[in-house]
Amino acid sequence: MAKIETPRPVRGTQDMLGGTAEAFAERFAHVVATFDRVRKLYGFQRVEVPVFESTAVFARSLGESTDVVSKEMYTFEDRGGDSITLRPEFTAGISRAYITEGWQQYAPLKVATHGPLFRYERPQKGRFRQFHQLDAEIIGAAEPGADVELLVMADQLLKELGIADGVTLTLNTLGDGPSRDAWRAALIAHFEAHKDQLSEDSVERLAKNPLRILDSKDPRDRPVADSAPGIDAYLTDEAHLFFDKVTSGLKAAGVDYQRNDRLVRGLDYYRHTAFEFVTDRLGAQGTVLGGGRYDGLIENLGGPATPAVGWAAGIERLAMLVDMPEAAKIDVAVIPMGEAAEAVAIGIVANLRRSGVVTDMGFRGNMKKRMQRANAAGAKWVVILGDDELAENVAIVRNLETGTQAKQPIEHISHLPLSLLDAMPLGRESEATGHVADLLKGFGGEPQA
RNA sequence: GCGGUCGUAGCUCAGUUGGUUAGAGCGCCGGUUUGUGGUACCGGAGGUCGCGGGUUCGGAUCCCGUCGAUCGCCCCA
Repeated sequence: MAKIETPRPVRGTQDMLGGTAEAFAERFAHVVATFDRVRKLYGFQRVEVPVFESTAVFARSLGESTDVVSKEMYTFEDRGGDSITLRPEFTAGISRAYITEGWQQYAPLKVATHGPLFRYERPQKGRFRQFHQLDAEIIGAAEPGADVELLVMADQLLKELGIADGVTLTLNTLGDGPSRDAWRAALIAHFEAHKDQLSEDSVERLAKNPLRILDSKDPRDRPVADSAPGIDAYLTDEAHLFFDKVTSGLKAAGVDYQRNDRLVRGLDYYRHTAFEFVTDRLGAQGTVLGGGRYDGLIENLGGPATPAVGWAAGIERLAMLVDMPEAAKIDVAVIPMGEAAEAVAIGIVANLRRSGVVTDMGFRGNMKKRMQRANAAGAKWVVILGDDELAENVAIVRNLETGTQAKQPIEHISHLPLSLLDAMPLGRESEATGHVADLLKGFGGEPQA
């Protein structure tokens, strides 16, 4: 018979197993849990939006010429002939929902979400085809206070994850529409004048996305990029005032930042505040969290003119930076010897779990094997019962840390803390049982919380 | 789409200028201990050397192709 070939995982996807030495799954979950806690502190509502949308949602909002739209989207025709795209980012879908679901009635709306996103890219360190982001948006607030609140929340998130030390907030403004247009024209003039000194890539950028030359990594571009005009001279009074309020808000909140007037955003819809939290610990992928204001986007999608600001953070990238969380341990392993004991053990295990004790029982193995597994799982106690114990209606409660053990009535297990049961003196069952019975009265016979 | 590096046991890797039967650690199974873990000792199972072709008396090793992984470019979280 021909050997069955196992389908390989799709490039750029990953499988994460919890409870292992690497335990990326745990770190991933830790990032998500921390985000969920922090966003509640700031009053951001959880929002769910579809993983796929009509292609137009992304094509219109991101800009047809951006790389994401032109070559990185997972787009397919469904059975009804509609063009569908797996979401490459959150903002477009949330904006669409804001319009189509009538969420305008809740404006200003503070929402947060997280989940998988898809981009057809070459995978590398911190970059995947299915990747995951945290996302926070404030829709319907034109005030710089919204920008500040999002930035302060991002800062707190990174601090609570314990990675703020290696990560810095870099901040810029892209100005309002008129500022941005004037700056853009000045940049094009500058780069046109020095076109012969630019790298091939940047010559191409000049035609497609001239702002991008500013943060080019190519050393040949740096002199021209560094001497290019900053936006400050082109800011309108309004745009200037807006940025001042953002920076002074950050100072008031005690959030450190670095002004980087070479920082631009890749997607077309950004205005005013643009920011990235960057690190040098992730190879070529320095940005761990990025975002900005996108006042024109919802209008571009056919909605009312609506100011909005938001950010997204790569969960994998954050997870790679956080320290390994403490491995989850079990409280007690139950070890039955023989079929009669196993039947009773199933009941003990169920009772222990119902009373909130983390309990496990192996599916097979002799006692030695089961003891080894209990130990490897980090169990603090082991409950052993076989035919001898069954005959006496007791089980052995052994403390793996101290190596002491005592027989205890089965009905006491899960109704008294194991820490009390294992403290009973050895070899004096009757006395111990009496003592336990007294304790049981004190507990009113209630299961352990 | 382009470039660098790497594919050997379940995992992490060693394998000399090409030369007998491809090794180690961890993990797994069993034993020392017929019902007691962590430490230790003993034994065992497990490999189309990614795949295909070529050079050679002989290829894990050299060459070509291919697939995959990884890092970087582009772009982006």
